[in-house]
Amino acid sequence: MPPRTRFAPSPTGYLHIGSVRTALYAWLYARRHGGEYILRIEDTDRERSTQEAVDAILNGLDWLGLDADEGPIYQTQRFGRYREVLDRLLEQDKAYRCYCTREEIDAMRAAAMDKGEKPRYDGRCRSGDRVRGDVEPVVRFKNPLSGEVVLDDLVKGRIVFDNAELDDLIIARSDGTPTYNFTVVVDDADMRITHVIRGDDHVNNTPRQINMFRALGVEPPAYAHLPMIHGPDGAKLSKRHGAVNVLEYRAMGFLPQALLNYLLRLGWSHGDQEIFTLEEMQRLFDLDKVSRSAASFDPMKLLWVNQQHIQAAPEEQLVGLLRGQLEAQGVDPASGPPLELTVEALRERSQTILEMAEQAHCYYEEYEELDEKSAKAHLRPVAREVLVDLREAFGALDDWSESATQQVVERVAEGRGVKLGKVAQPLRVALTGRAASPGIGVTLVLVGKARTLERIDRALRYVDSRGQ
RNA sequence: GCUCCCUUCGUCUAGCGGUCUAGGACGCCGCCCUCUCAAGGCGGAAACACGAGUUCGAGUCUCGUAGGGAGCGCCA
Repeated sequence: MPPRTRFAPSPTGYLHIGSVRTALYAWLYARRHGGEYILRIEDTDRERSTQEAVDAILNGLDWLGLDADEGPIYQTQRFGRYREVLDRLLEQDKAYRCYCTREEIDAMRAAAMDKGEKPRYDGRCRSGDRVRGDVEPVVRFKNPLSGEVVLDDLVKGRIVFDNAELDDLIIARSDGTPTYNFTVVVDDADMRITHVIRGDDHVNNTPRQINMFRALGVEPPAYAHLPMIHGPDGAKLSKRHGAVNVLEYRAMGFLPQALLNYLLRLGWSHGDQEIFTLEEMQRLFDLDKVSRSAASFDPMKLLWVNQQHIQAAPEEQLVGLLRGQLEAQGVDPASGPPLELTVEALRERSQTILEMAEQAHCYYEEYEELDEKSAKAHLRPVAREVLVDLREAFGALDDWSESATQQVVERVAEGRGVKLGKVAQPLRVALTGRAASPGIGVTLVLVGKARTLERIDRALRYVDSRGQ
């Protein structure tokens, strides 16, 4: 039977980087085994769920290419169904109304803590004889009082829970709306989910959910609980550690396949392989290689993975991304060399598309000012005659190709009896405003003849002004 | 406090009783290449949390200790 997995975020904020890994694993597992992956929006908390959050989640998943076979399914659309199941449970005496007030519950918890026990509901309404009219009751699930629940987790192995440790959890609020632990069971059952892949902050909920499946007469799915992702300092991953919102990674110029690759490797391995194509991820992923311990998010390695993918990405993808990034920065991509050229020149020296765009600026518009350190080091009075030679030779050059321009630079160096670096570096600073760029021939092509001449003049003015 | 989980270089990890003087990757350091920056190549420093036990033999199995994490909501 092909597996059916699901990703079930609650729309109370942006799409978190940790959630994305969960989604990725669920998606990959379905793809790997020829199954289906379903997206379900868990919006039963109407106080906190927002449309903006739903959009952010949808946009994020769309950007990453984690396409769902079914959904998005909204839980708020299924209230009728939950009501139906709830009534059935009530009729079958597998759930009951609880008339305890919040004050009573609080006192109960405090007392349990005092006795050194786990704070839990003591089941005082379980027998159904505390009915009263002045309190809108909640509905609680009748958890078995004894015995144990065995969870054979696909990543953590066997975990045994004692039913005596579990209390009767609320499955419907006093306003009648269902709660998470109930809707998740009804949905996973109705949607015939075979593998629940989720964060391991849910392990402690699992035994109660399994009990509910049994109460419903449905075989529980298999579970795979993924360890958490921590920040570089080992603490819970938060904004302090950089972006946790996936959409920010798009803005920062990360490739979706790179982010996926990094997240995939954070907690899963395939021998020594670090870089995976989308195709390889789908072919190679499986739950048995998922690590059991929490991992720390390392932004430096993400950068490296992104760079690897930039080097491997199809040119069209990079051109599209660079165009978008330049436009976002107010630079007109049409006012310089073809983007293909720029991409090929910069892809090996860019860790992000944002970085690539910053390096590309000077090929599309005048650079603001010379980098001070670079100018001081290379635009010295001794460079003057070299720049003059270059100005003259370039002015007479018609074949503005990489090889032809490169030859001009070499000839000037020979003519003056200096090393290539003594010519290329001042020229590079003149052309780009800084001391680092692609090879000098490529840089000349990117800048173009007209701008080259202008910028050499500009550099000469700088040298002169400096000499005084 | 109670329940559950986790523990190999700083970080991600390989390791599924002998092949481990513990391998790879990021980062770091050095060298090479070189017109700069990258990329690439070569080399280096860097780890089995601790203690018992099982076994001829333990990073690998068991138990304890320590440390870390999660959960204990009319949140999901």
